This record gives sequence, C-alpha cells and structure tokens, in this order.
Amino acid sequence: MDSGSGTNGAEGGERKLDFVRQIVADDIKTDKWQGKVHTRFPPEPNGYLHIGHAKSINLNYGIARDFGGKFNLRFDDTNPEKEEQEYVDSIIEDVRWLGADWEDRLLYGSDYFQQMHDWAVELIKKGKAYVCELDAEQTRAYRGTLTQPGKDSPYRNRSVEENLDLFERMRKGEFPDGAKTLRAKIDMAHPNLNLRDPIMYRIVHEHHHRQGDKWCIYPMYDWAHGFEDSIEGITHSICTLEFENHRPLYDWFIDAVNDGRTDDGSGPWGKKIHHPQQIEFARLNMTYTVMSKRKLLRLVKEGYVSGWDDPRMPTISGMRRRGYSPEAVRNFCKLIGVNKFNSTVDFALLEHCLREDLNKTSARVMAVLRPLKVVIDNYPEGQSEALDAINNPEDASAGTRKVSFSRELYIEREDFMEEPPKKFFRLAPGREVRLRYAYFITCTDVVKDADGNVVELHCTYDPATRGGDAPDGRKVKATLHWVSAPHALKAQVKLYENLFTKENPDDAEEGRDFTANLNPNSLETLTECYVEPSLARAHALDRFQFERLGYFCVDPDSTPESLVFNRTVGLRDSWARIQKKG
RNA sequence: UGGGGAAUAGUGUAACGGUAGCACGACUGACUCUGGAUCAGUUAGUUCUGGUUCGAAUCCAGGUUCCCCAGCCA
Repeated sequence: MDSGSGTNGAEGGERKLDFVRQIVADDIKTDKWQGKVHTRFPPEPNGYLHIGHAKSINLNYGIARDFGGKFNLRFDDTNPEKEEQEYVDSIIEDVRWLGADWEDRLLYGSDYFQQMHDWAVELIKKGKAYVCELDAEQTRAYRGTLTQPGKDSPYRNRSVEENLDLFERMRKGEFPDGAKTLRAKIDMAHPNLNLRDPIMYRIVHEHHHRQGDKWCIYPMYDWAHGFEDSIEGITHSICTLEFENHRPLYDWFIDAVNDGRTDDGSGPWGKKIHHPQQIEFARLNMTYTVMSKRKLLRLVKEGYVSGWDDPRMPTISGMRRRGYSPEAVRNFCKLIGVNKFNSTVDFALLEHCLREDLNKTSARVMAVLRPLKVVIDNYPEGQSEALDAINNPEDASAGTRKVSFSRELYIEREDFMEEPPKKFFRLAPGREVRLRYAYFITCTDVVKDADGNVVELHCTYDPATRGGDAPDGRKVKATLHWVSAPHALKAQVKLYENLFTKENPDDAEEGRDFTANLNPNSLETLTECYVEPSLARAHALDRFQFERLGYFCVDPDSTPESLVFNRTVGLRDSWARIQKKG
C-alpha cells in the first residue's frame, strides 16, 4: 500500500497533513504517547465493507504506516444477534485486498469480555453502577427528552452487595432476556443523553459466533468500545462524527475504572489503564449510491441486487467483482481528504481514479459487443493472416500479440450509419475507415432484412494498407475495432449503470424510500458478443481494456466454455457527448 | 425550544494574520492507428453582519443554515 498518504491538493513537495494526521504529528512532537502511534479498524461483522469503510481503513492504516506505528484489525463483535462468521470472513478478505497489513493482530472485542465484566464488577463495588429492572419502554420514559431531564430509576440506590449479587445472577443466566440491565450511575439530568445512566450490559441468550454460549450478558458498544481500544493500547481511536457525543461517556468509563488506581499499581485497585484519544471524522457519502449497511442489507435481502458482491454495489466485494483495482480505490481515498463536515463526493471522481489506474495497467484487446457482420469481398475466401497488435500503448513492456484477420469480420453496430450526420466519422456507404492494426476498408454495399434493418455490410480492402498505414499517405477519420468471425469467441458481457437514478437516492417523494429511485436499467446483459481468442486463457477478475469501449474484467462465474465479462467503466466518450448536444 | 459538531468555485479539498491554490466536472483548442490517452487553455469560490488590524477565509462578537443525539444497535 504505497499510495494514500494524507496529502492532497497542491503539488510541490511540502506535505499538507489532514487534520487527523496533524493531531498525530503534534502528539509525536509533544511526546504524548512516548512517540507511539497505534491505530485500528474496528468493524462490526454484521455486513460487508463498503467504499466508506475503505476511507477509514486507508486513514487508520495509512497513519500507522506513515508514522511508523501499528495497525490492528479488530472485530467489534458485542452483539450476537446481528453478527455472523460470513461477515468476519468477508471483512478479512476485503481489508487484505485493500492492502492494509495488521500483521499478527487480528483481534476480537469479544475476547475481552471477561476483562470488561471484571471492570463492571469493579464499578459496582465503587458505587458507580447498578442493576436496573426497568423494561425497555420504562427506561425510555425515564430517560427524558432532548429538552427535559430524565428521572432516577427506582433501582438506582441499591446496595453494593445487592448489585453484585444480581449482576452475578444475570451472568449465570437466572433471568430472561430484557429482565435486567446493568447501568452506570451518572446523571439522569445530563444535557448529553448518553450520560443519563447508560446501560452497560443487557441480557441476551444468544449463541455468539465466536464465544459460543459462554455468555448471556453482552456489553453495550459504549461500555465495550473504549476498553477494547484501551486494552490494545490504541493511541488514536479514529471514528466517525456520530460518536462525538459518546466521547464524554468513554472518558467517564475509563476515568471510573481509573478512580482509585495508581500509576505504580499500589493500592487496592491496581494500576491505571490506558486512556486512548478519540478523534472523529466525517463518513463518506457519494452520489448515486447509498452507504449505510442497513440500506445495503435491504438491497441484498429484498433481491434488488444479486448479493453483497453484486458489481453495482458500493461494497468492496462488489467493486472487486466489477473490476476495480485496490490502487484506484486507495488513490480515491487519498484525493477525497478527511474532515469534520458532511459532504458528498461526486461518483465521477472515483471513476476518474479508476480510469487513471486501469489505463496504465490494462492489456488492450478487441471485442465487439453488438456485432454487425462485414464481408471483405476482395479478400480471398478461406484465407487468414496474423497481424501485430500492441498490448498496451501506455506500457511498452506489455509487448505485442497476433490477431487473426479473415474475409468475414464483426464490427460494432454503432460504428456504421447508413445516413451519417455531419460529425459522424465512422463507417458509412462509400466511406473508407481503418480497421485497427489491419487494413483500410471501404463500404460498398449494405444488406438489409425484410424489415429494413442492416444485417450485413460488404466492403473492399486495400492490401497496401496492411498493418493500418497507407503508403500513399492518405488519411482516414476513424479507426474501428473488429474481430475475425471464424476466430472469435462468443461471450456474455454485463453492462452496469448507476444503481440509482438520483444523485441522492434518499430524495424520494412522500411515503416512499430510496428503493423508489432504483435504476431499472442498472444492468444490461449482452449475450451475442465476440471477443478475440486470446481471452480464452483469461482468469477470474483479470482486467482488460476492450479497445474503444471501456474496461472489463472476467466475472468469477466465467468459464472457458462460457465467458462472462463485467464492464468496470466505459472509456470517456466524446462522441457520446457530441450526440447528446445534438 | 437541551447538548454536541460544522460552513471556501457545480463537487471534493488547501491556504495555520500577508497574492484564495489544487483535483474532479463542464467548456475550447492541439495531437492521435482507441472520438481513448496526452498536452494547452477557459470557467467558477471564502454562510451573513459588524469589529480588531497596515492587512482577515484565518482573530473577536452576533446572526443564518446544515449535521448528530431521546436502541436493552454499532
């Protein structure tokens, strides 16, 4: 992972640090953590990772790398009702694909359950926590509102002994789900609702994907998260904006544990625990897509897409299947920057990063998506020849290959017009164009079916233009891609458009939600495509540029007998813009 | 109406009291065996009102707008 440093904007050598890196740099300068930097990416395994997570991974891993620190991958698996091993597996694969290196630190918050439990007991003993028997609805009522203070739970002033006994019985499974909670005794009138005696533990009799049936009480995120970071020695706990309101609570919890503890470990409670610093940044939003796990889960569960890795999804697995490269994603993360206010990044910027990388790295190949048959009347029947083609004009080391030419070819249907408008430079009756790396051809005849549709073209070729250049120096205005009919391989090609028709999918009329803005044309499957035979040897996820069309990759479901390609992104198409303008 | 955050071209960001810059997009043009790529250029901005200062995007005061918080989710 060599891109993705925290610089962006102006060139010129001097680094411009994003605000998080600025804090880290300042902390190093002031020796706040003895020069140490330790970050982490803490996903909950309740869904697949998306491009917004890539921003966070890139930030956290990038900081650790840039400042010579460490980076942990830690699953925040405190809710067995939503978490599954499938998600754990996909997250590991995606983080690795993005290039972040956690070395041997693949960690799980649930592995700290015993320690968290012991700290909870400690808080009870210090009179800072109590077992509450209010049900969910009562708890809400007692909490008050944004403008009105809450009121104390009637269970707030139990004795330490009774709290200890009840909490232990909660742990042993004596009570049903929801019957009791352990709460922090803070302030029911606090203006920050998170501090109105927040729940630390709830009873959930559920099998945990990792801990099995060892526990039936599970820590709340607020209680668990700060301690996970503390235990791992995280110096900079980087998270998104919505947790800003929670920071005072994490601080309170750590301070509560540290109350009575000492730097040297003397005294009844022992040594103070590490108090990480939380820094919040704005999550990523992008045009024409949704980015919440809840909404993505709906798209999957309700069948709007084929799965989490549907190439139209903004998930890492979807983008990978679509043909995105990790380099492109990383460079995108670098360009968008980091800040503290909500913004929506133009999808075009991601596509720009994609094309920029793919242009440099993709082998060129010829494929015809919507074939139109061409017969070269003056080319000998039964003859064929192999012509030299450049694999990647951006990379001389990619070399050349041979492409077969013969009497019968396919060209792209839209490269021919019987009555061409002024700015149309491609093939038309009587007009001469170049077939890439082959010959100049001139259209002499148009064959139509009974309905008047063009079904075949007859052309002549100029043998002197072999390879694509005319010895007499004459020019043509267009170069077309083509495949030799007898040599070509048939393939299926899937074309993707934005999943939503609106920049902001949530902008739906009254009573409807984002699914109302799903793009009915987001997937088009072409089954009559022809590709050059070299593609028979391509492997899943191999990336190519189909000349003049765009970047494509081999779908994982593709087989040598039944080739399937996904269009990653089209080439910039100035002809399409001319057409649009009329 | 409580508390916590935040506002710079169409979009995303930089400028840390001293010429408001970069990228994407859009638009011109050049070049081209991909109407690709590349190159050159144009476009367009400090939320508002005051104040401090020789000088304010930056400091101060007040206003406006936007985001987050009332899960036994994270």
